[in-house]
Amino acid sequence: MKTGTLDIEKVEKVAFILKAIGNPLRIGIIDALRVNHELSVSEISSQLEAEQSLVSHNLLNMKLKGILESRRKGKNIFYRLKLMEVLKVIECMETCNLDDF
Amino acid sequence: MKTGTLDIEKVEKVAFILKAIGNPLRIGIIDALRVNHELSVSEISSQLEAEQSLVSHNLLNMKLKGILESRRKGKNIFYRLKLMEVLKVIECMETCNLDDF
DNA sequence: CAAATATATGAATATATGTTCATATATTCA
DNA sequence: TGAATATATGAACATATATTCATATATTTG
Repeated sequence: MKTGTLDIEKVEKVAFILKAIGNPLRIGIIDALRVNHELSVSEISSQLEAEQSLVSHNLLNMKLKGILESRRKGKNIFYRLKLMEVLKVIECMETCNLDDF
Repeated sequence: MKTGTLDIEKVEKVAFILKAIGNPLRIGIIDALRVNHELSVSEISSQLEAEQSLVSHNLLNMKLKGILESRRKGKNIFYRLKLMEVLKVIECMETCNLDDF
């Protein structure tokens, strides 16, 4: 596959990232981490009103893909953004008017 | 599900859009349409070196989702961007340095 | 050490997605 | 009208994804 301005590698990376975050729960997680910088799994679970296990799966998924990182602090594991570029995407979308979409 | 700054509806929309474009071929298509404004199916097929049918499926897919629109001109059908917001995302990602990702 | 708490793990499953192929449809033009 | 060209369609299939559930692991604290 060829492209317009972006080289293949970049297209692949961009697609990989957008696909990785293109899910309501994961957008919600990123949005939460955008505001709070660092949150534990249970904090995210309760904030987003989502199952612990589901949140954990998604956090690990994004960590595996290099989008998040984590550290343990006692019984908790705190996650935070690693790939700050996703912030730009979220903020970019946040400013969009998607009312008639 | 609750969120940080974004309301649920917006989170859903953003996720929907990112998921809809989060694919190498589709990013390639959008990138091509970003540069060329309007392209026929066969032009896209040859530019991206992808199967006609595959391209068609993806174009219709994005059209169905409100991201692209099309018009017929003779034997050709020309597609162009409809949801300009996706441009922002692509351009945003384009400026990112993803070398060490 | 045992109980409590927080998180991870993995199986199971339903559903979605990407892709190919063969074929249908629409349009032009000789 | 019939051949050529452009695009759409739909079946079939493999693979990926989202979600739930039960359970394992790690850590703290009594």
